[in-house]
Amino acid sequence: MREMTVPESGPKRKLLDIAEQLLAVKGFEGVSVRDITQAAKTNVASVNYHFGSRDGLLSLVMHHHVLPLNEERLARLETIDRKGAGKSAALEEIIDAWVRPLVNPTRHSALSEQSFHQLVGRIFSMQNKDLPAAIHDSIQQVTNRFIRSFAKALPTVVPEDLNARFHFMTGGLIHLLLNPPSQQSSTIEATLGRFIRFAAAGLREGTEAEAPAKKGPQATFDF
Amino acid sequence: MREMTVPESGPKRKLLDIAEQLLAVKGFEGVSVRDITQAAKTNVASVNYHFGSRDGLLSLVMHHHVLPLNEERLARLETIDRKGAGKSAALEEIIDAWVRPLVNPTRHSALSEQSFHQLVGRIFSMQNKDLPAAIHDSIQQVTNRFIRSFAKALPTVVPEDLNARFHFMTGGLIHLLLNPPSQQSSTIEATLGRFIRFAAAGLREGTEAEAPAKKGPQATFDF
DNA sequence: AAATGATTGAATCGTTCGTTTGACAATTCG
DNA sequence: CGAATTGTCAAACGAACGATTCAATCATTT
Repeated sequence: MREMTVPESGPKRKLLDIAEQLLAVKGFEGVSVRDITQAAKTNVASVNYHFGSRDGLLSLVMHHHVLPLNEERLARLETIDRKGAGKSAALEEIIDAWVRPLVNPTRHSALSEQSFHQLVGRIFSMQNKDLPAAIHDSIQQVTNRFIRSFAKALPTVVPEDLNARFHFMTGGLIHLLLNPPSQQSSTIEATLGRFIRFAAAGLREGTEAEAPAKKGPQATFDF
Repeated sequence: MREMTVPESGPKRKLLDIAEQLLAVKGFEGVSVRDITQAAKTNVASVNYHFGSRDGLLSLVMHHHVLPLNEERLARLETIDRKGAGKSAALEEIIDAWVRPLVNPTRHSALSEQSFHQLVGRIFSMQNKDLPAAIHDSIQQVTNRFIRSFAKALPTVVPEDLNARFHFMTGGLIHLLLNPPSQQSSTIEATLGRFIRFAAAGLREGTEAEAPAKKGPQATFDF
């Protein structure tokens, strides 16, 4: 039967890797079929031959990143939920599950860390209308799942506030991915910790003394 | 002496207004000279005749927005500083001065509120290399001025933390401008208030009685 | 060796892009 | 008035784009 997977090597794989790299550097509208085929040292027709069209190739690249990222996000969230079964999860842990998969490169790409951040930032900053419907739906589903968890961890924050704060946080994350701090100024991990603390404080705003003292032991997190 | 200003009416003014509108809707790379001239009911050559080039026109549009916005930001900041002379300004007031000029449309454009937000969001989300140097420098200058004020208002936050938090906040602002909440769900003013409270809590993190020293999962290398 | 299917290389199509040109009208000014 | 400047317009330029075609080539299987 027809095999939709991509071989470990060969021209098809090369086109995907090159397209991935160029998409990260030049953006969706900035990369042309000729850019890709020249860098891959193939002919212009190869993209249309292997992927049907330019959009087919670029969509495939985005799928290859977004779907694993969404799975990773959900997996981490479920781990947290399972661990603190019944109890609502610690806010910082939920934020970590939301952010870290986009910051720690997956094994699904051969990109440098910086290019990975750029690519992921570009994808998640796209307006919904510019994203393939399947990708958009996948993201939306994971987003809703996380909002539910945040609501559980922040029961005193009304939905309207929570939704707004969640989007503020996500905007900060995207901006962080697209404008990485100079590497010599800070390690990624330190920046990630700063972001989580920033977002947690923002999400918690107004809930009691803003100190997590009320919810029992809470002895879990270090940044 | 020669006057570089643009007349109140006439084809030059019309091209600027149309370009402004299209730039907001379609983005820098999405708007063509033919789009502009067709909408303005002139001929293709008029852009190059009046503005030298496409970039000349679009840069002028950006200048016309960014410079007044920067002035407004600084003016509000100085007002705050003067009012609480000696005392460090209230954090929420500094954030307000940073955010509100980008949310409340200036008199310098005839754009709808939504288009104004899109345009400003697009400009301020541009990478430095894509912005005209003059605009970039102007923004950088104002940014540094604000960071100094934030540092004064948050003396216990070390510069590295403060800088990171400032960029998280700004990322949230840009994301807010580019992805406006549906109008029926919330008024602009309510969203602005939510943002300011969110950002203030994030910027303040750790400066109050709360001292969340915690240890955590830290599952860094799972692949 | 012959057959088969995958892949290439080269040429070309139709479009769109920013910019340029040169003819023409309108306005300004000596 | 007439010459000079200023503005407008249709037309065209050269380049780049995504896509398509088709014979030639390569690798693998029969």
